[in-house]
Amino acid sequence: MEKQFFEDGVRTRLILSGIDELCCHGVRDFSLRRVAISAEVSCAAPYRHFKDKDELILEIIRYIFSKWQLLCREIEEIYAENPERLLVELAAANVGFWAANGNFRSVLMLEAGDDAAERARDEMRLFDAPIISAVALLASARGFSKERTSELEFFAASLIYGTVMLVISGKVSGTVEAISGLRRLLEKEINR
Amino acid sequence: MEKQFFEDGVRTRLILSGIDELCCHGVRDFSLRRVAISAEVSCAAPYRHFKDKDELILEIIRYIFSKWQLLCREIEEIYAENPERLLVELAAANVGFWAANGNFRSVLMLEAGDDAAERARDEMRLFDAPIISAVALLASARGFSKERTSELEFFAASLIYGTVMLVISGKVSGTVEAISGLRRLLEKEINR
DNA sequence: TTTTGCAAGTTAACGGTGTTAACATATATA
DNA sequence: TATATATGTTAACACCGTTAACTTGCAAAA
Repeated sequence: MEKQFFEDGVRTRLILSGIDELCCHGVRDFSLRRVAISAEVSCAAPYRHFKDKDELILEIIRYIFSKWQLLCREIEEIYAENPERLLVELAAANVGFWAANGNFRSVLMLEAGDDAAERARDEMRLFDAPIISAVALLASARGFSKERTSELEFFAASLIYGTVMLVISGKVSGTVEAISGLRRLLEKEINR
Repeated sequence: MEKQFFEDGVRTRLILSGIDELCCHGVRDFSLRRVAISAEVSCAAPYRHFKDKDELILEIIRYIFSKWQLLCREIEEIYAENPERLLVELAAANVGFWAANGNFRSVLMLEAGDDAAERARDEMRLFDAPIISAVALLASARGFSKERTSELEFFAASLIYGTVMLVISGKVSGTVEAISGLRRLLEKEINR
């Protein structure tokens, strides 16, 4: 029997119900009481496991980010010996990941001033880590200059983040087209 | 005497206090009662002017976007006869605008599912309109192909949006550096 | 001028929310 | 066996969005 990511308990049920709540009502209308009820527990019970509402949200963010990191690591393994494709596929997968799951989108939308976002700063910082390391790999394989490397870093991070946001906020209708557009631009920039 | 953007009245005071509230507490902890008190009016008074809380937020969004459009139009006038610089300066100004005013940032952070965001869809759609029209100007001046044009469109929109988000969420420390990086990338892409 | 109607303010109340205090209970440890 | 801690409960608090019912002042109609 494999070890589960989650042990079975109230804490787990709260997090899972919290993800549902995030999916259905978004961050702004996230109700801790509803989560408690949905987890079949009293309204005060969450406070035995989390300091406050924002800490539950933070835990959800951590969970989502761990899933995202798993995806990134998978891709890193698959394209380990092909840095160009690694970067491109990483970019495509990122857009796909955040665009696909509606319940995950809220995470990226937290405000900078938000308490939960503030406490999740460390997790958030990891957001572009896979991209940056992929760029580093590619740069050393191709012998890019330091300047060219940092330029590509900014290019990739900004373009990927921007595409994610464009897709999430509905400003670009087709996710598939956006991803293929991103692919093309990235490949062109790598091989210029 | 010039006509003011705002006439003097309770409605105006509510919007202005609302902007403060947005600045201090963000969208998630936006309290209509606090806004009413801050505008020196009873807690039910806002309902004489706005259907509900989200409609006040929507009005604030409209106000902020109108300021943003004013900025864009200024730049469009200044660089009317130089499409390349128009696009570049538009991009730089956009990043600067959203990065500078902390109280405006919340607007971009509204979730797609948010009621206020849903109602503000029309305003939001204008977000990349100046960029797209600048690209169109540049494309006709340079005789770009339709494909090249739409590629540049996506490139510019995504890169600008991404940079804004990177700066806002604090993933890039220096706004100035981000803007100059954006400038360089954009110029390079235009003249490739 | 008087009357009438409406716009825009008020207070008071409703149900829902985050959070805490006080209490209960089971389980692990001494 | 006694006790301490972890984890659940209920009840209460203050705050929030929203609405209903009431007041009031002003502008138009009579």
